[in-house]
Amino acid sequence: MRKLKIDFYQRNSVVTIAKELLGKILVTNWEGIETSGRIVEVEAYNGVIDKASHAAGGRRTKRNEVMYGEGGVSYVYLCYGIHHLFNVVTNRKETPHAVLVRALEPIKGIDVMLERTGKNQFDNTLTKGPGNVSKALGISFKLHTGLSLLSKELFIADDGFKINTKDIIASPRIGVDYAGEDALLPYRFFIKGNPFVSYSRKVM
DNA sequence: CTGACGATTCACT
DNA sequence: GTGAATCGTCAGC
Repeated sequence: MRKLKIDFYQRNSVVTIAKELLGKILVTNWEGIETSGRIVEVEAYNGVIDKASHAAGGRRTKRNEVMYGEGGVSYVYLCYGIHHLFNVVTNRKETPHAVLVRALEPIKGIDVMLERTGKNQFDNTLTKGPGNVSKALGISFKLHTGLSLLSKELFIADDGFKINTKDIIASPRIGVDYAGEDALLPYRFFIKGNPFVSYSRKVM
């Protein structure tokens, strides 16, 4: 199992990076407690030209500032006052690309995840959906946004797991209807048939 | 300073 | 299928 290097994150195509993140392992290790899961669903946010992105049209605020920095750090955002959404910032300085991790297949520390999410038993809702992913891994927007993905507390690793290209499905993103025509872009990628992939609630 | 709202989830009809 | 929860951020006054 090897940790992804900075070069992986700083390439130009956020869509390519998003696809390649499928099958990789996201690891958090806060205070000696390790939890990890295989990434099975992601969404790409293509910078200033993408109306669904927080950086649409070059919008730059205190909140999304980290997206304008170097790739390879996390961007965690609080949504609806309740949910922490975990993103990976990609590309180089001044290019606000990001990949939202929507779902994981739990690997390590499942008992800890159950405790964090307040669930009694393990099922496929544990890490299904971006809010649940952050909750299960103990990611908080206050503490962890801007944290490097090369640190020992938070990183993404490759264990050699390979996905057949035909098992990667592209579809429009979820919950971004406000983005007009950009809401239809096929920037959501997931692994076909994986039970942890969140289903599409909103019909196109 | 104030008001409106969101890259969602969950419980309930 | 519908609607509430809940609070930091942002735009506007």
